[in-house]
Amino acid sequence: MTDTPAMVYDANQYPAFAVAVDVAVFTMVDGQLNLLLVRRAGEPFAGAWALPGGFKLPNETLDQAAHRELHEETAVDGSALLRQFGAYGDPGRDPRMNVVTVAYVAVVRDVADVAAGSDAAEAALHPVHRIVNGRLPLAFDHRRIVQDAVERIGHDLETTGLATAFVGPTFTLTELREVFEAVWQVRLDGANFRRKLSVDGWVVPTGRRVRSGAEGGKPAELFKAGRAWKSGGPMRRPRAEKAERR
Amino acid sequence: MTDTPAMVYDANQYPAFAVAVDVAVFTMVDGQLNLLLVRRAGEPFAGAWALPGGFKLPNETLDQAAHRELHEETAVDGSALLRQFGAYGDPGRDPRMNVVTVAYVAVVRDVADVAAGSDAAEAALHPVHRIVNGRLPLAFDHRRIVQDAVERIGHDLETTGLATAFVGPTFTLTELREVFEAVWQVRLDGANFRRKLSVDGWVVPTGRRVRSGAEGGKPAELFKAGRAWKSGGPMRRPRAEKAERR
DNA sequence: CGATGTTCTTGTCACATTGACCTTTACATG
DNA sequence: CATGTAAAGGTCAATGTGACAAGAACATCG
Repeated sequence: MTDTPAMVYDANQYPAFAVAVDVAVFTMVDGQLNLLLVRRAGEPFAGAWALPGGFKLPNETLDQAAHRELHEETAVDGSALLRQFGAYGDPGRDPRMNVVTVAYVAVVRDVADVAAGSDAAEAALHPVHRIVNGRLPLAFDHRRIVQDAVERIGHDLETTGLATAFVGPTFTLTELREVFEAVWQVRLDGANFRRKLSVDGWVVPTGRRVRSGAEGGKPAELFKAGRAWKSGGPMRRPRAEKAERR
Repeated sequence: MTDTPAMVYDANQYPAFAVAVDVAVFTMVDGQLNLLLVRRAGEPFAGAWALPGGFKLPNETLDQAAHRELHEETAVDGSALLRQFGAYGDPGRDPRMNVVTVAYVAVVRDVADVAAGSDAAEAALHPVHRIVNGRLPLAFDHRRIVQDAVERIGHDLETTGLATAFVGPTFTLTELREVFEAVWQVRLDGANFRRKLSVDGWVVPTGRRVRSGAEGGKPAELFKAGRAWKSGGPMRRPRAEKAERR
């Protein structure tokens, strides 16, 4: 059942699959991790929420397919940081045919970017925890894909500068800290977080301050990302701690 | 170009691909990181070295396909730790047809396991550095896949108990340290390595000692892996250091 | 306006971790 | 028995970490 010389040139001997790409787009909505979903127009799973995605074309790379599908269905800018994190090909995962899908993760900073879709019937943000715990059912095996995607961004927070993709070009330290807290499901000491970030060029102050919120408090300083994010993240994930909900 | 309701049930509308799995099997050969390769029997790239792998069947999962192909071509035990790390689908990467391959990484402890192949014409271990620097050319885009695989195991050394897969059920601390040094291309202080591993249940002494080698020296203590490896690795990769060859 | 609450910001201190280095132990070889 | 080698154990300064206290700068309410 594996390749032998005799059958090498006969493409029909190999089982045919459709290859798709799916993209998990994350963003922060007031301290909570949210995911961009589209409502499926046709069968199967018509009307169900699903990850934006579609089929790969023969003359494009997987990365290009992910960018294209993301733009077509959600109008998210193609320059978004897209990273591949897994392939899914269980038999029967698509009732129509054999489909192997390659999953990507993306992080966007602004909700306005993702509002308008073009191809999909509807696109909206949903809190990730509702998907993970099954409250919001997804089409196909997309719930498992989302679980893996969350683990992936949690990991990239440690090893890449992914955290800065969640916040805008200028941000407060609390804003940035909430990214780590939301994704890792931990509480971080604000003072220690500041101390660590204020050395080695993680953040550089802009001099400006944000106006204080409706709840009062000292206005937070505005920073922009330094060069240190190019080669990893500032924080190690606290592994020993038990996941605590907020 | 994306799925619309009208074409949902017509499978022929979607471009057909062959889906393959390739496995990068690593092992340590006297302090050096080695990779298991098979020599291709048929065209294209007949006679060239390549990663063991083959085409996925419709009724098996990707993981099952990886296990099956690995066993068929190299007789490596199916219980080997197989982890998916990437999908490759650039147009033209296979001259015959559109092939998307899902790549796996595996780590085995003993060279004896990988010696005999059944399906492939020939299987042999090769030093990884010869592949990475291009001295040993590989078929298809397998060199790039190997590069990604090396990065992956280097990463898993930090976050998983992968290091214990390189060594046997019982090992010396030097043996284990050489795994980190070979994969990360760094030098680690033996004394500090021992200090870190000897707490928190990373290694538990067996009481036995290995006979000293031909070069003399104090006989090393034999350890077995503790429970701590279940949730990560003991060492952080020294990122600041420049990669130094040995 | 002043009291109160909230958030951001700075500071302190004990403790753990780290990297570098040195010394001792236990073998092999000539 | 002298010498070489590798493992094992110990020391010390520097750095990083977690926990916590205190001050600064706002908002709102009475």
